[in-house]
Amino acid sequence: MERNTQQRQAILKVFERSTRPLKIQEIHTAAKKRCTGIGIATVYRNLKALLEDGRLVAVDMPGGLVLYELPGIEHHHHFSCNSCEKVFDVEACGLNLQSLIPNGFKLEQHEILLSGLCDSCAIRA
Amino acid sequence: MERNTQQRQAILKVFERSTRPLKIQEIHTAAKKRCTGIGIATVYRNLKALLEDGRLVAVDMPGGLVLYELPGIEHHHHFSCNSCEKVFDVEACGLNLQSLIPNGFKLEQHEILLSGLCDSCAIRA
DNA sequence: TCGATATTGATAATCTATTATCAGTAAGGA
DNA sequence: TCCTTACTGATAATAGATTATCAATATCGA
Repeated sequence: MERNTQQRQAILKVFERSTRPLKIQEIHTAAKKRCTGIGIATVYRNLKALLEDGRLVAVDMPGGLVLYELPGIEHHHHFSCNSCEKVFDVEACGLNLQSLIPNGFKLEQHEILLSGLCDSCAIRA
Repeated sequence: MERNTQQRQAILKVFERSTRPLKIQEIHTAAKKRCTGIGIATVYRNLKALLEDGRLVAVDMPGGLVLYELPGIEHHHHFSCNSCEKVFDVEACGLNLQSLIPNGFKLEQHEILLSGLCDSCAIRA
């Protein structure tokens, strides 16, 4: 039987308050503010369980970085800041990508990875 | 002074004959056909040197997979087959991606990752 | 052809991210 | 409140990819 622990509550709260996908370390750091002493292993364990339950989704970035965010957000893509390294959600594309691929290929999914400077970093540049 | 070894020649030939970006293991396997006994360390060493020389470019895929291809190909994107796992080059986009990002953000690069079934796998499905 | 040395093959070492272990703790039904 | 046991924190273990080591080899200028 699943228990509603302080640690799990803290982790879920982090996502509820976030407007962008987060990496493990960010989740751990933010969760510690609500639940001092929470261990990294607990973060890993809960993320895995929440993923399996479909209560979180993973975003695989180039380089092997894995980010997590709440599901249910409609189709969207990601923007990675080259300066602060944060990743942001950007709105859906309304693009005809099928036209790009060769004949005979079957398009099933697509992911658009934008990068550059986020608003905070662009101001400082 | 750089030497033109059989191993380096074999590795470069592999790329000249390939129409898609390759991963380390594929490069190693293909190079062995031209240079029996070539070691994986030699493949890593040469790829690193060729990258630094700008004679190859790296393609970072989600999940941490790194692929290599010859540079100079004009702006293009990638299609990953969900069945055979191979990655293919696809033609450039002529898309207005700037319109997707929030105000204040500065777009510098973009990568479009398509996935589905390649022609070979689509036929079998 | 000879010799200096860049390069190689085999594999040990390293690195980093994730998972397993295990004794102690705390959630929540009875 | 008590008791069962899911969960936790600390950290050891693991796994997979890349790099370092080092004696042996092969390149290529002289």
